[in-house]
Amino acid sequence: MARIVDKIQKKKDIALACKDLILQKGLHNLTVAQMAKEANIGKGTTYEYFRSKEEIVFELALILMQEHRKVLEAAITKQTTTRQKLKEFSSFFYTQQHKELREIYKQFIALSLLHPKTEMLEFNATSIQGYFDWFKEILQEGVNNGELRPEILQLSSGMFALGDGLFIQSAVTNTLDDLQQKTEAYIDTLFDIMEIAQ
Amino acid sequence: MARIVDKIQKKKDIALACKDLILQKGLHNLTVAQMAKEANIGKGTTYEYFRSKEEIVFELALILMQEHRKVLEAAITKQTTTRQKLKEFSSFFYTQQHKELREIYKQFIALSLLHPKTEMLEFNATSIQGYFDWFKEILQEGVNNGELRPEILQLSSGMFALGDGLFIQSAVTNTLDDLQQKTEAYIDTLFDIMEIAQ
Amino acid sequence: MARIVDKIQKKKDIALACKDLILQKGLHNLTVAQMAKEANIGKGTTYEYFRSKEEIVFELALILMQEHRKVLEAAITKQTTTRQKLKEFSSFFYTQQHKELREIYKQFIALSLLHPKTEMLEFNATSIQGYFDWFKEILQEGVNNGELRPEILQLSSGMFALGDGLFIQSAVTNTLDDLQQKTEAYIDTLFDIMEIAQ
Amino acid sequence: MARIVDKIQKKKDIALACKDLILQKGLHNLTVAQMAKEANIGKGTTYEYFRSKEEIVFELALILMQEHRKVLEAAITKQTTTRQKLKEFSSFFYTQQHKELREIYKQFIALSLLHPKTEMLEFNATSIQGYFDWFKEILQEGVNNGELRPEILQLSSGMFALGDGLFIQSAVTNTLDDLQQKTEAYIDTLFDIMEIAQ
DNA sequence: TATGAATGAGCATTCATTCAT
DNA sequence: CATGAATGAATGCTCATTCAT
Repeated sequence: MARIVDKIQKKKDIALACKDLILQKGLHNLTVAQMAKEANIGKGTTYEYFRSKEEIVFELALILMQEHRKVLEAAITKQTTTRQKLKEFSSFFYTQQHKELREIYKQFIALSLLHPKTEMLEFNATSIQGYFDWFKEILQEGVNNGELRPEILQLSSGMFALGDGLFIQSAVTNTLDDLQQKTEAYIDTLFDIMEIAQ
Repeated sequence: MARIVDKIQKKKDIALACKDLILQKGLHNLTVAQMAKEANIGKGTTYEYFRSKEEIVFELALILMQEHRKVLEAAITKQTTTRQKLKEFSSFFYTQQHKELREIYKQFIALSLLHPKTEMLEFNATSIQGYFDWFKEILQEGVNNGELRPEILQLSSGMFALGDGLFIQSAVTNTLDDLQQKTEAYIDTLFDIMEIAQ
Repeated sequence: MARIVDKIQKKKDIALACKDLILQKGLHNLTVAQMAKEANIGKGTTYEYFRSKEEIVFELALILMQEHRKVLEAAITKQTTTRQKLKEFSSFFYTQQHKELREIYKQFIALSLLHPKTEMLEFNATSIQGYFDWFKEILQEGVNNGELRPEILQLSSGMFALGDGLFIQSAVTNTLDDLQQKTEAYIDTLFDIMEIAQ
Repeated sequence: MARIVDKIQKKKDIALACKDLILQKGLHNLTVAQMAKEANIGKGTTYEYFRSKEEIVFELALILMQEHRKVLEAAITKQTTTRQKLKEFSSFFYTQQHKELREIYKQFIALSLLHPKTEMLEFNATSIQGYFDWFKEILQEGVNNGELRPEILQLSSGMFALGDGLFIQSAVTNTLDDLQQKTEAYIDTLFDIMEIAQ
């Protein structure tokens, strides 16, 4: 048992050791040799823990997502209105705090579009679904509270996708400037319409 | 004197000749040799018309976009309501008809995320901006007509991004099924709210 | 006849038009396209006048050598002592004035060592022999004058080669500094010994 | 643990394995693939031991120079007079025995003239300086012995360069025939003059 | 005579992965 | 468990030369 735990832990350690490198240079600009060196292990050892170079990013993404989830949960709990909760939720796409995970996310999207392998697509599907379920929960709560008109639930897919859309558009055009402004303006406008006067 | 060649036309011809290959295998899985062969020209000739391998896809994208634009313009003109116009506009993301351009678009996004080169980012920015301006025009008309509440203009960025967002999400999770349904549902819901009763 | 003369002249013109380009970048860093452009002719036209890219340098070398010969002859004639004449002769290897021809010479040596083609080797042999004959003549005169001990004639090959030797050594080690000083010191020392007191 | 390999020795082995190929065809006519095959290693392995294709020739030159140095030292020691020592020294330029190193030397000169890269120029400078220091030592000894007039030291640069000069001249004109005769005649003539009667 | 469109051989280097130790 | 030596597939681009016009 101990050995297995060790192995799991070491896998995490290796992925985490490569974090900065991956974030800075991007997986495709990295060699296994560099990553192994960064993690203070031999090149061959990498393959004792990961089946491929890409799997290291998977592991790292998993770790960062778990972290992000915790942080996000705490932050959202603190918010009282649904409007604020959604803004907090969307902050993933622009705050400095989530820059790292965002960078990984970009790499995931790119790799998934370029080499659509089942493994990765499933990973994405699960991750996105997880976030989406959460997103819907927040909206549902808002409706249940009497805070929002129920029609908003029909917009949930769209609202959820919007973050990705703005994010990708800004990434592929190198104009990340007003992402926050745009996102929040959208939420505000929509909520101004959809909120039920109390 | 030397042979006279319509360089501009030949450039198009070459790009078009490579279309199927690019759509099937993706630029990054293609060699210049393969493309040259497909276009029945020598490898070196490629570089008489394109400065780099990537430029071939640029040309192709340009051609397909111009085509798409024409088709879309015609289709949109036929629609009488803004709601229908926007649905037509969004059809890019799911109809069989635009599959080819969509495939190119995916490749552009992936490459831009992976190797953000100025050249490509600028190309993206111009293309996206062009479509966005058009999108806003349609909305503006709807407002001018007295068809829509003016607040909808504040949602334009978000609405425009939404298509991309849903598209990317479905692409990276391999679930393109209900893209049309989701998109149209969103538009319908929003318009039900934003339309001014006549 | 006129046509032939024209052709000869145009050949010279082309070579001369490429002079600066060849001297600056070296033949191997130049494309035929660049040279043709520089000479304001079509790429194909180059091959109406020269059988190969390398032949352009031949032509240029020939022109510059003829020029150099004239200049050198005039300069040597002005000198009264053999010692001074030889110094003048050697000046080819270091004065600013002959830099251009020297640059060509270097390229000739390199190409000859790398691709020893009969054509080029013969060209070299003729050129070098021409200069050597002249060199010996100068020495012979000095002996005939009673200025020098006749044994010096036995050193002629060596003395003549010395210039090349120092030149090459400095070129391949990037230390051209004291070439003049070294060369003149050698001549002075030797002449101090070999001159007959008058 | 991984295989243990004497990297230094293997580097030598690879360079030596390529010796004949390099001497026959010249570095610039060789592909890395050919050399790797000749050395019975994979193409990639080459780059485990050498940073570039050129570095292989550097290594080879170093090995041959060390060998040459030993042989030359032994041969020179056997000679009693400075005249004989210098003839032995000069034998590099014409004896069959040193043909291989001479071939490498030619390639070095050509490449240095054509693509003067710091790395190579420095290598040349060090090598040539090493031989020149040795050359001067021999002359100095001759002077110290009372064998030679001290003025000869002032001719050292020139005498040393002369070998190169004759060598290059013969190489670029394809007339290596009387190199030995010319060189020895020069030495004899000069020594007849510069030797102090005992 | 003049042109320039067309050509395709040629090549160093990188790097993920394997496997002998 | 750990290693790192060995591997070889994979590829965009240049450019001298030809030849149809």
